[in-house]
Amino acid sequence: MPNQSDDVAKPAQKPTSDEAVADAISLAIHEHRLAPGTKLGEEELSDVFGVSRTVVRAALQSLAHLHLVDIHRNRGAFVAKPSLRMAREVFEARELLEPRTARAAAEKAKSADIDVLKRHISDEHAAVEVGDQGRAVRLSGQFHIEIARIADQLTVADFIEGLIARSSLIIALYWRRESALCESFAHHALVEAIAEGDGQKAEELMRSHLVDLHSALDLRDRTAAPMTLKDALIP
Amino acid sequence: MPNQSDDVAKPAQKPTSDEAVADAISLAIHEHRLAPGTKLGEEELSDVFGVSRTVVRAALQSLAHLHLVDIHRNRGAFVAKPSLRMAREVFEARELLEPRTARAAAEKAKSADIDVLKRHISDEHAAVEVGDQGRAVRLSGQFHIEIARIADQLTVADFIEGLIARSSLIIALYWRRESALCESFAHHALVEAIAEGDGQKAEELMRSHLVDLHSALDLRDRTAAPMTLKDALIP
DNA sequence: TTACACATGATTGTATACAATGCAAATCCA
DNA sequence: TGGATTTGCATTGTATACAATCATGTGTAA
Repeated sequence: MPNQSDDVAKPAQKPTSDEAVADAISLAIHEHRLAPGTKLGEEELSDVFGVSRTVVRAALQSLAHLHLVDIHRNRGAFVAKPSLRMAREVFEARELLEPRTARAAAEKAKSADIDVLKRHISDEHAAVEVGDQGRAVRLSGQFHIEIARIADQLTVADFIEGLIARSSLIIALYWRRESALCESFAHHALVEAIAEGDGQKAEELMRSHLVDLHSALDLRDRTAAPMTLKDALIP
Repeated sequence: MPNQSDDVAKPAQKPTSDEAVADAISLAIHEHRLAPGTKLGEEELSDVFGVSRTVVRAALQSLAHLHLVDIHRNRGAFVAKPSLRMAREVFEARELLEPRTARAAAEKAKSADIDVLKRHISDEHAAVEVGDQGRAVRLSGQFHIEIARIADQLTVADFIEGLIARSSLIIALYWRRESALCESFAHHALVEAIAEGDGQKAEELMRSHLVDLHSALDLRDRTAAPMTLKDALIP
């Protein structure tokens, strides 16, 4: 099996070295092997990847544009640590953009697209079975990206891709384990609606799916109460 | 008057040199001094700005992320030339995002914000009077960015900022001179609605304003007809 | 004359060296 | 001992040198 799809289909085009580095770091962030706040030293990375600091810097700047890393002038790059506010905003933006995208996808999807989506779901399910949660989160995100791609609106798809990248970080920070509802079901229903070409239904399903996701995060504001050490430490 | 506003208020923070270069190029693009398709040679730019190619490259990559320049591997950077399709998509995205943003702005605006908006309008009007069309277009864009800032949703505001940057390019390419309706009026009405805190009205006004803008562009598909030189040249 | 191949020049991609900045530990003074 | 200051080190910011790649123009052969 020469071209089997372990991951999503490669766009066929050898990535430049800085893109390769950026992808590797991005993947590590998505799979939660790099925790938010981790320092990303240039020298260290250039040793790891066997390239010069020049290309590492390019990769880091690229990731900074996606809000996956924060670069502080003269202090270096760190894995981004989205604030509660940012977390909320990201999901609000997704709730604004993705339902309409799902509708468009339902109206434009070809049968080949449906197949791709179904394969995503089974991959996702497999990852959950194995217990590889990082991979599951990443595949779940790529499912959403795939829908945006099917909708065939590059501009909005770009936005969504960025939002999903950040969502992965947010999930790493704010996910509450109690509500471990397997979201494969929601994805499955979505694919059904898209396969039927039912735009209305796809839009609704996507909206409720995102609301579920949003509410599965612990985005309550915890910073207000403990203003002082005394308040925080003496009950 | 020490702190008079020729431009928008500076965010107070010395920009790094690559940001300075990026801003200068961006400004030139926004004011249509650099036409779409123009080659941006690294050596040439490093001479112009008196910096090394290193910082020029960083600036160009930054602009590429905003879709203001296209970078072709081993061939260099060029001022982006948005396709008809991209042009349509950008305005569709704006019509999706900005009306809701205008509503949020109306609900959150403080009196200081209103003042800023009004000053934007008068600056814009002044530029039109002088006949500095490039500056007028840029200020018009910054008016929209200011509204997004007032709405206080950084994530969406970022998207809008990028969309407006591209809009300027699109206007340079596809504006049809006949429909030179001065859009200051639309902006003025918007500020009124925002000042009154009338979110509903602001949303509607923004929507119709964007539709007007969109329809003032010549986004008809002209590529279909003249497939051959003969068809194009012999009437 | 046209088409193709090759050589040459110009431009970008990458690596490395040096300068500037920030952080932290050590020092000095009260 | 406490605090401010200085000094040293580690890291980032910038410049430059070299390698790789692409575009252009020339020459030769069909």
